[in-house]
Amino acid sequence: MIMGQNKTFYLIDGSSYIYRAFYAIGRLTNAKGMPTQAVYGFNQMILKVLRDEDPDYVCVVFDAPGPTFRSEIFADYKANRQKMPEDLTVQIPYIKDLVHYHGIPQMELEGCEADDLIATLTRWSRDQDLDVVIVSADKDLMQLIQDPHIRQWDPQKDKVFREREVAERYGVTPRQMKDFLALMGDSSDNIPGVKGVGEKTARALLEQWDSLEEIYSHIEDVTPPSVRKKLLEHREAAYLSRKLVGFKRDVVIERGLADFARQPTSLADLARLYDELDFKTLIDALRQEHSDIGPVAEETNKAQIDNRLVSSQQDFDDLIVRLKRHKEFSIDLETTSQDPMLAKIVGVALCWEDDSAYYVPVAHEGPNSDQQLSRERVLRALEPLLSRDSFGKIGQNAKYEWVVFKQHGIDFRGIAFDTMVASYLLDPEKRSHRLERIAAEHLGEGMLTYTDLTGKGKNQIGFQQVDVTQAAEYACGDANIAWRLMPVLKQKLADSGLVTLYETLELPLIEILAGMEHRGILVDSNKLESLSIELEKSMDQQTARIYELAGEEFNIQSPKQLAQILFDKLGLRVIKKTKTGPSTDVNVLEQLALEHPIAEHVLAYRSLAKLKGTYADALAKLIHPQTGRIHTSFNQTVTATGRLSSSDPNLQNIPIRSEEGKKIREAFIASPDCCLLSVDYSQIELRILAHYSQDEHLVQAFRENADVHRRTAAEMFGIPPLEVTPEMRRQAKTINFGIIYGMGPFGLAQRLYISNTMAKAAIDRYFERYRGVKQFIDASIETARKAGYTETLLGRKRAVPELHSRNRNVRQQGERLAINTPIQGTAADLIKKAMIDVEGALHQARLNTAMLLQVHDELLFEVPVKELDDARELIRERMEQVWPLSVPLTVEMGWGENWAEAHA
DNA sequence: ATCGCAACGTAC
DNA sequence: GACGTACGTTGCGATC
Repeated sequence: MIMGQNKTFYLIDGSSYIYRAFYAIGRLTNAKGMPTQAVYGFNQMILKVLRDEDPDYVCVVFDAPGPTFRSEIFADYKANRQKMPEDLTVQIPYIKDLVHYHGIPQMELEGCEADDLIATLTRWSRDQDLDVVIVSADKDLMQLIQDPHIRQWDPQKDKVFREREVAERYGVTPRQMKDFLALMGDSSDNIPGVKGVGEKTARALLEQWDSLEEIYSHIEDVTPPSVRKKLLEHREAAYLSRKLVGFKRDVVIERGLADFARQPTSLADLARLYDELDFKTLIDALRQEHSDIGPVAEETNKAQIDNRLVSSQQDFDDLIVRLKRHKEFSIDLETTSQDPMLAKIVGVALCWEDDSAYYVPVAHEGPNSDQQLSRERVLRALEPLLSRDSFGKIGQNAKYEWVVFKQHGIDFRGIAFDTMVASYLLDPEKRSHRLERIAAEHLGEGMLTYTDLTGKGKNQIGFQQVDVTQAAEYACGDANIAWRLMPVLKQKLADSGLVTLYETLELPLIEILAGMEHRGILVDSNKLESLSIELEKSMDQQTARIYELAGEEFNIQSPKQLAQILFDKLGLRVIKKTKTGPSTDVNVLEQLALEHPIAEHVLAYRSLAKLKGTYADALAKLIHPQTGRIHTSFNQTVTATGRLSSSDPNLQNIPIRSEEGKKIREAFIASPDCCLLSVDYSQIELRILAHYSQDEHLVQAFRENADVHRRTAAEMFGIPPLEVTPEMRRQAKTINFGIIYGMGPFGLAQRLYISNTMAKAAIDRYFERYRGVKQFIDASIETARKAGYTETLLGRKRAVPELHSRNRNVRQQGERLAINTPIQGTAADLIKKAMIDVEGALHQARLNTAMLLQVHDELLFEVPVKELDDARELIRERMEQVWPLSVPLTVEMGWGENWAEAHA
């Protein structure tokens, strides 16, 4: 195969596809009655090229209007071609826009047809050693396929023509194609050809003689005589025809290769065009692929607002006076770091009206930074407004501002609206809730982005280096957008019935999370360090043994190299495959361990490496230099179900199950005179399932505070609970969790190492004993299917479009989401409310107990030892009474010097 | 050097 | 293809 070594240039025959699309598809119009089928068909072709081929270089080529050399040498060229129908003409500008929005260069040149440009560009590309794909269904172009680096492809029929395929289809070589066409003529272009000679005769002639010249120089040998006669009669027409079907190849290409590189798709523009033409399925598809396309905006232009730079004391005093007259304003801080614990304030943007915003630079160092007020002075003047609830603050991710202000000694109170959180509640599955995206979706406006100002990669500069004037424009834009988004988002929250959830749960939670992040958790860095050294030693031992067993050294951490050793060199069985090769995951290695000792050493190595790399070493790096504590980030706008997530570092996945892993937990310690108190909800998801399903057995089990897994085992095996063995209980536990996740027979079989048949029987048996659960599952799916979304106890919503998919797998995925989301999401709702209630009660009781972490069903507190009893009582009360369910909610508590002890 | 993806593994 | 929700590390190939 010769193709594929070089970069490839895709030359798309635009003109021919315009016609094909127009005539191939029946009449299609948008709501306003404008014909759209050519645009639609053209778009399908483009999508196919982009998706299937992902071209390096690409150009769509169109005929230029007006005469060409062909009409000069033959007045009747295309004379019988009708003028382009009006219905098609109106679609042309849309097609050209479409091509542009797809990021594809386009070209047309006066006096040239598309074919001439394609011929020229083909030669031009070959001169630069590019492979060429001519995207066309036109046989005229096949004369260009004269070397193995050129092929023609029709994306609609997905047919590729190389030399061989041309010969197969037409019985002539590409080189002969021109003569072939000249003999045949073409009535659609009014190319005369040799009258009376059609495809068959032409092929027969060219099979015998190589070219037109050859034919005529052997004209006396041509048989039958009738053909000879026709050839002689129309000799001139034949040669003229050949000129007409040939191409101009000397068009001057005034571009460089870079001009033909594919550009990024302009998603917003494309969506707008689809919208205008009512290509609804295309918009949906676009959304599926790029979740950050909002509804289509009328205009994506930036709003013009009056940005006012506040650099004098007088202007600033004036600003404060005016600000005080308003009871709500939006605020956006510009700082030196994305990490609020390290960030220093560089400037403050404020906005309280639609058409203007203010920027107060306080610590710029770059261009135009000669006139600015001091940070200290500005913050002290703003403090009374910032710390008072009566001034409502609007922000995008106000938690960030809270922590930054706290680091600057200011209590930031009265968060009245957070655009990021609002956007999240409206659609929790959006990939991004950045302000740019929210603005595009809900205001239809574009914005300056952070990286527009600071750049990225190694050339990135700190915000303090940004030109003050530019910074003002950017920061004012942010503050203004947040301000103007508030009423829009408020309305949408109201329309979706999300106001209570927003105001009573998510908004109050912001300050609590901010407090937890700012407080951090104390970590024993010495402990982490000695653990790391210990782990390293153990890893070295395993490494040596693994190399010995493998007979060579390799990178154990590379699944690819490991697979090569295990399966190629040692010849072990391939048990499971990944997309890229044989799998080497835990399940596989555990099975292989029965056959070869290397597997258990790899397993040991893996778990040691995980502990060292992901925990011991990584956590040590994130200890804050001043506080000696780890300040995770609790993300409120990430998960599809309403849970929080934690990052930098993720403190929600600290090991607990293995003995080795627990050592990591031992490094999380209490402050002096305090202990860590861990409080976790017992079986909260199963209790929620009991509450929702009202299943007789499940409800009863929880009301009697029984061991629910034991009960399930007893029900399943039809024996008294006391006779349940640990193995039976384990299996029942797996089923209980499986139900919550919507697990099928296959999944259960995998987990329990039993047959599919057995698993199926087990599930059937479960549903037989737990009728209410079965009904709940069916009803959940049905409700979600009808409503289009599923909902939690406190009214959190998640769309489940999968339930309407024609694809069975996707639909089943939707069914699992419809089961799991209300359960997982309700648990998330409840613990969030518990956090708010507990925080309020601790404050009320004047206790100094501080909430440090949330791990989905667990809250971790730092408690002064002398208030431990009070705190325990208060916390238990608030958590267990968080919401009245039809089964009791109970918590389990533990405390100690470190997190491992607290959990015991 | 930087980015993005795959594979893997930790938690609830 | 088959069990829900996350985040982070390493390797590795592509890209700049």
